[in-house]
Amino acid sequence: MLTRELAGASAKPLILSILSSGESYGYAILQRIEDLSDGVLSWDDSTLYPVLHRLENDGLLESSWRKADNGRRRKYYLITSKGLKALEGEKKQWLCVDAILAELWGLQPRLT
Amino acid sequence: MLTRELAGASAKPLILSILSSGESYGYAILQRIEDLSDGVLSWDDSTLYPVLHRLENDGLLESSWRKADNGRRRKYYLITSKGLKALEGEKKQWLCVDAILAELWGLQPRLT
DNA sequence: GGCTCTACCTTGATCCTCCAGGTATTCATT
DNA sequence: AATGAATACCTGGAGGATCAAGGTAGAGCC
Repeated sequence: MLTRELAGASAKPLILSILSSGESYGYAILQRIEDLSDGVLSWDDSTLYPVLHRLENDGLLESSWRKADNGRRRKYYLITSKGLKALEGEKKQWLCVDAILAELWGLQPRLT
Repeated sequence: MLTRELAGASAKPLILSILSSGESYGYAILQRIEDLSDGVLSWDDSTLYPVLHRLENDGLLESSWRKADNGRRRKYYLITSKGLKALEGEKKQWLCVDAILAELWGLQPRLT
């Protein structure tokens, strides 16, 4: 598992990134993250939900309860334009820090 | 400036990385980080010192007061073998998260 | 003396993660 | 029809973290 700090830093960009390619809901986001990381990142759901609530409260996401084909109630989250802008900011910051660490570690810089 | 979360996540790997190439002291570490990031990351010293204390407390660093040529007292920090191991772990975790974000963002994977 | 730079530290407010609980529905198995 | 697993959401409280705002102190310059 990740350290508490890295989990905190990656939560927002990860969630916003996932939602930037289409709406989704809590449980599916958890699984998506688990898949993407081959099981390395496995968040507790009690970690995810408060983050979703906070992002919605900050106007970066919008939610709506809907009923899925399987009959279950789900709370779907959609990224807002404010959320897209925030994602750009998060991305910029991440790449900035990443570039510094990469230099310290002697890794090649990313080609953009 | 960085978000609180990203600052937190990058603090440990940044400090350990800087100290892995030789001992240093608080004030110089602050300047090194400022230099490396071209001023983008500018930590408050009240952020750095508690981190140094924590890392020392965890056995990742060792410190010693010494007098510099300019006559000032400085607290020099040296990374321990436990600290070097911790750095490896931090690095691994960072690269893992970075790889996931890079994929989501359509960036090229790092060549290692 | 007064100012700036160097150099370190602590306290308190505030925020965040995460463990440990809880609720509820669907579906498959016994 | 009862049990269990998977799906799907939520909250409270403990513990940890940053960070602003304060403090101490010596060196060098005018």
